[in-house]
Amino acid sequence: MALQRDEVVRTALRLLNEEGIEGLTTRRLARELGVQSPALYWHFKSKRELLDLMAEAMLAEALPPDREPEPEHWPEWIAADARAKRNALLAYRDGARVHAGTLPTEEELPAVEAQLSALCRAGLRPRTALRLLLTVDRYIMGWVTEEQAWRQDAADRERPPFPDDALRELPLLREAVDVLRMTDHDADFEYGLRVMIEGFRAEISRESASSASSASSASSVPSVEPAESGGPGDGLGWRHDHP
Amino acid sequence: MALQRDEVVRTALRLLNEEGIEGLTTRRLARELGVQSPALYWHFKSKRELLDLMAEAMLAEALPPDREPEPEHWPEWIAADARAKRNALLAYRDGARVHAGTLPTEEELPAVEAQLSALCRAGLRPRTALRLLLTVDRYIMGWVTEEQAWRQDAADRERPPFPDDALRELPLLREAVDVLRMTDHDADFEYGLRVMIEGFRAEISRESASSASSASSASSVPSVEPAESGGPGDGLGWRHDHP
DNA sequence: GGGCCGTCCTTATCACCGATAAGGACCGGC
DNA sequence: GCCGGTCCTTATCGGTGATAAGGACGGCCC
Repeated sequence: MALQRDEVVRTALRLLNEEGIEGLTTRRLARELGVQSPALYWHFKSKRELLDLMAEAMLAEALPPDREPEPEHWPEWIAADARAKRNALLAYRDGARVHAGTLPTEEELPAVEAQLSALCRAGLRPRTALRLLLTVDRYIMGWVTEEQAWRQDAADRERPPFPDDALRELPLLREAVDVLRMTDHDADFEYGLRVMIEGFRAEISRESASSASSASSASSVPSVEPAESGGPGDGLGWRHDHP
Repeated sequence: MALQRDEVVRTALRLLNEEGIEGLTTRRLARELGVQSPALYWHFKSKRELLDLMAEAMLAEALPPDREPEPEHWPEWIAADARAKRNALLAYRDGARVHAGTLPTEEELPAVEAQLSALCRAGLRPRTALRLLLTVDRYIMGWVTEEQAWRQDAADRERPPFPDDALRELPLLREAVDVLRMTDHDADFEYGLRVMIEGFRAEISRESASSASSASSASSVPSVEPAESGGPGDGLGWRHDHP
């Protein structure tokens, strides 16, 4: 029986977990499949394409199937999806790096549309809804990327990331690093997620409130251009850009 | 005159901007310096070490020098630092990927300590303060990583990321993608940043309000089980961690 | 039956990568 | 005048993603 694309992807994912992304080479993968490495190029036009399919498979197996997101419960499903995505990425070694830079598949687009639609029915403009999704998604990506990087080199190097004597004069940081060392990352991730969603909740009520009165300046902060070179002492410098 | 570590790092950063991280090879860099590639290994024990120094230099040249963060203005300097870091990473092609996985230098630690200290004086427990910094930082990393990845393959492939006919039935997404295509990413980044900080503002007032009545039980956030398979309809699943 | 075409894989090879070994040139100090 | 450290060269290693060219095998059509 000939090799199946699907089988290759599954084997690649297993190999990813065993060897990490550095060990996932075309030769190694081919060996695992009992085949010579150029055979892979009959099934995939490049390694990048294989990685894309791996990323897609990673998310597909952990993300819940299509359900209709209910506008009134958006904080719940935003949070649930965020956890599911983080878990999906964590389920494979270097999962975040494999997924990074991937474009959403066409099959994933309707789900995004449904989410946008629900958020709009909850009172956001489409652009704001997209920003919400983007913000949460990039938080997840950044989080898991660092989490996995940290986990990795905590595994292969035995030396602690910071020698104790470097922290002698820095008590808060010492406590913080202790947290980093032994905290359960789940709780830390949850914390940031919760805070973000609470921020959005406030934002939504403000946006839907202001949409009635329409006069733009809901800004509680003076409008300043984003700091070009980050001059210290700038004001917060953002404006609320709804019309 | 012999090669200087500093000169190598500067040249590497220039080369990074011209060629991207894929084109930054030891041979190419050596050629740029008028030298044979093994000469670099006299100055750096590995390419990883060079990348670490590049990451450090990237941030050093754009981050404001040490200033004392004032507790009462934490939203301002958190936002300013976030913008500065994003700008620093954006200033070099693939800057986020170069920086990813880097541990903070010992010289950077006192600045972090000062930030933690200010946040604590603003009413947070050390662990919460660290979580705030982590949340913002990982948002930045995720954001810039995606931003640069998107920018990159928008450059080398001419085909639009989503063909128009794929979006025919998805009006909100179409509008959203239009946003992605032509929005100024600054404003989108700012939006998420602002929402996060507003969330933290609420969190701080809640935490400091509760700290009066609480006997500092260091009550860590009750570890919420992340949704295993993301069962739809789960509650948010978090509780506010003040008693 | 014989030729042909598409499928799926092999062998051989390319250009390049990070890294190491071994040694040569230069220079100041003893 | 030689020695040791500094900084670099040449040669080479084992590995990478990728391509070219062709062989084996099956089904299909004349």
